[in-house]
Amino acid sequence: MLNEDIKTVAHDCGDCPIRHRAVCARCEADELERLEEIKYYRNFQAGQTIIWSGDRMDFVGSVVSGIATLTQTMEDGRTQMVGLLLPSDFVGRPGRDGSPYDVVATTDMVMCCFRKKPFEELMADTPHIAHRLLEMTLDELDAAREWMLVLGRKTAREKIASLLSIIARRDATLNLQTQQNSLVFDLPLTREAMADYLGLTLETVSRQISALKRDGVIELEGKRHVTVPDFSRLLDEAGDDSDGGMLS
Amino acid sequence: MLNEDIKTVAHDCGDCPIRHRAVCARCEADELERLEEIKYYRNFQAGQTIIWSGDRMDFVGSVVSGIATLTQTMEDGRTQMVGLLLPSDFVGRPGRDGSPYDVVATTDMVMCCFRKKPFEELMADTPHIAHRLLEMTLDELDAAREWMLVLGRKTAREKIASLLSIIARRDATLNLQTQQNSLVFDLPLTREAMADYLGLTLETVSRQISALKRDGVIELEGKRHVTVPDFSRLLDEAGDDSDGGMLS
DNA sequence: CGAAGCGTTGAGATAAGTCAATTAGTGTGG
DNA sequence: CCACACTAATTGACTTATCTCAACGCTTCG
Repeated sequence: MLNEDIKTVAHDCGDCPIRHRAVCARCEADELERLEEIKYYRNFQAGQTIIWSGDRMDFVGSVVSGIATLTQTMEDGRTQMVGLLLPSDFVGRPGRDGSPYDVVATTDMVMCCFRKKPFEELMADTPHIAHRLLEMTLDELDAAREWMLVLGRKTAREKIASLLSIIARRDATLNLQTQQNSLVFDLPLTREAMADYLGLTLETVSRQISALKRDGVIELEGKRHVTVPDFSRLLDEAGDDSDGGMLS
Repeated sequence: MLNEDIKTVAHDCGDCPIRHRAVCARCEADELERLEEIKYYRNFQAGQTIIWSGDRMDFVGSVVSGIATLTQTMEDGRTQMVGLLLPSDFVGRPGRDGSPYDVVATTDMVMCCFRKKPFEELMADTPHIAHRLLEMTLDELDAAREWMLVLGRKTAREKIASLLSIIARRDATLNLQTQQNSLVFDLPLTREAMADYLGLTLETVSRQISALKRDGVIELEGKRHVTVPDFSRLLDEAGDDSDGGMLS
């Protein structure tokens, strides 16, 4: 335990691809050691539900790779996606037993999990974790509020453009493959999932994507592969001001 | 209407009406002392803008009395309310210069402000403040996400019912005046502000309120004074499951 | 009184939803 | 290898909830 205790599948925090962005980003070496003691990895398959709304959770954790969604569902089946979890995002809420949302893997995923109780104790001891978690939570709150504007006030076309620009922006920061001005990425969501994110029907999503394609705002290859020839044009369609600082 | 005219002479934290709910709720006596050194009170009039979106903020603080709204506005004027600030709620974001939202007082307000720089230093020292702020931020995030469901998936009638039940619930916890099963409160928002909260037009808000009144879900005296004869009926109209635990 | 702010109500327009048919891609098994 | 089933996505025709535009009523206030 003192030495390099290499677990079967376990990665070393030093090599972790999300080391600098996740909840552990600010940890010192000794704090990382304590985290390593309570961490374990879990794999999920695309489509698998990670946490059911209302269920007791005995862990919290970080998304290492893959994508998950947070959704809320009404009794009659209407569902609203309330968050998209990308690599480095945090799952779970210290200090509360259950999740108010379903958490579902939309792609194959790897999560770095921490047993909840020890994690909470660790949080009380080490300000770096709590501080980073506060920072991340404030960011998520801002994102949620920005999404409220999308849901409450934007047209279907603007909603689609907003979603595409968010995905494009994320992909650009993760994969760093901007060629000139044009962006290329794969949609990680089905039309139905997009509809649930945007508060639309899947038919409307499909129609608006076709319209954006027809108008040359995007190019489609197959159903999922998207090229954005002019990102500022897309932002324009989203109703956001100028380029949002991304091309700077 | 008010029996006690709250003149905000309460400059001592010990007497503070929000002492047990605000960001300072968990503070020990010595921490409170340090807070008192950097705090000051500010009054705002109904309608006054407290912070403009994008402006530099040199303070953070707590709502002591009154109500404020957080709103986002698009270039063409469409606006979406993204939060409602009630007594004990926290304003501002440590670690960031500007607010992404307009913060506007909808009633006369008193705020307990802290100079931002010293507050941030204090936060680094005293885990109780940071911990409480994390807790409050997580609550706000949950509330924002619940609101995303309202904005994305509920009908106009359900939206109105949702808003009324939130206001009713808040009023019940603040004023503790539940008479049997029926709740009475005043709407703190104009029809237009409600529309901005709900992603509707003010005409639709007006029509749906009239409809709920016609159907006996609510009773109206004047434009603002609301009686809810049967709270579970209201929750039913909101599309939420049963009583949400409030009458327990 | 007249103006201004807030709210209600009506009539018609429209964006998005619903229902339904069709296509395309993918995997399965005889 | 071809039918078959199955899912994701597209597209069309029609319906509808909500918006838009407009008129009007009620208070408040100078």
